[in-house]
Amino acid sequence: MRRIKFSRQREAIKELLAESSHPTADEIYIKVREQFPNVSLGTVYRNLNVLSECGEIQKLTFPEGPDRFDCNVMPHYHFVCRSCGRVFDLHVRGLKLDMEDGTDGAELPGRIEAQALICYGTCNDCLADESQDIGA
Amino acid sequence: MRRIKFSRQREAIKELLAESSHPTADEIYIKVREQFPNVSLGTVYRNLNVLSECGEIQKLTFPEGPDRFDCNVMPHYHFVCRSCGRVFDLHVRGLKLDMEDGTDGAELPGRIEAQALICYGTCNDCLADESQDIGA
DNA sequence: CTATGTGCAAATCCTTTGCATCAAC
DNA sequence: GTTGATGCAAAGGATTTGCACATAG
Repeated sequence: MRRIKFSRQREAIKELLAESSHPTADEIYIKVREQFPNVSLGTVYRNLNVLSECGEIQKLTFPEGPDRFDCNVMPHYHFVCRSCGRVFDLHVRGLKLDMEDGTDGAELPGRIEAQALICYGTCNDCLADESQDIGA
Repeated sequence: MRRIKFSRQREAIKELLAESSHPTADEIYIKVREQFPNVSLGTVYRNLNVLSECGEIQKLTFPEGPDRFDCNVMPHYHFVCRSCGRVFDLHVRGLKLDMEDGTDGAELPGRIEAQALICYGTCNDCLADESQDIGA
């Protein structure tokens, strides 16, 4: 196991993560620079990787655009608005897989240890905008 | 709507896709080159994008490694083995989201139009190898 | 003092794109 | 002949890495 020392930069990154919602590495970089003008993007990436390897944060991968990071490490799922691109948390207690054969997992290719679910759609704000446009 | 002409390369890509399982663009490129030694990787990517935009194939994004492509366009989900890296189809009829508040969607951030689920774990082959190693 | 962290820049990986030419229609 | 497709090479975005120096323990 690797030993980890304290670093001011890493602390700043953790704090920023706690107060922002699913930021990208670059968004974090821009914010950390306010406190550490000479911080490098490499340092941000390295720390995000360290933190996600320790399980302190979660790395989220989306089909479009760069990875995002989440200080919520509880298993939870995400909703991406195709219209505005924002990412929301889904407050889902659990997922039930309804297996095709009804045998409840006998047909699984292996032992499932983790799950990532992304739902795509239109967020409530964009839905409201749409209906306004139609009304106008 | 964009007009699409026939192309031998695209046909070859479709055939290869039909007979392989979740290949990456590069894996397809290597195989297409057997038929078209001068084909370029750019052509492979362009065709994969055309096909996925037409809905003839599906593009799959994973947190590790390059995108993969799937000729199965029915909504279905995937299992990734963390040990060997292989990707399997999950034969799931449907997903039930068990909402935290029990209000069945009232708390959703928007209208869900599509879902991508990736399960991570250890595939049956790797599980078998593990228990063999322990036994030895 | 030793090991880890940092800043910087270069490198890497995956994917897209500009452009001249070629093929489909 | 017009438009879309190709091959090639260069560009692009995101992320990682090598290295010399700084800092925590």
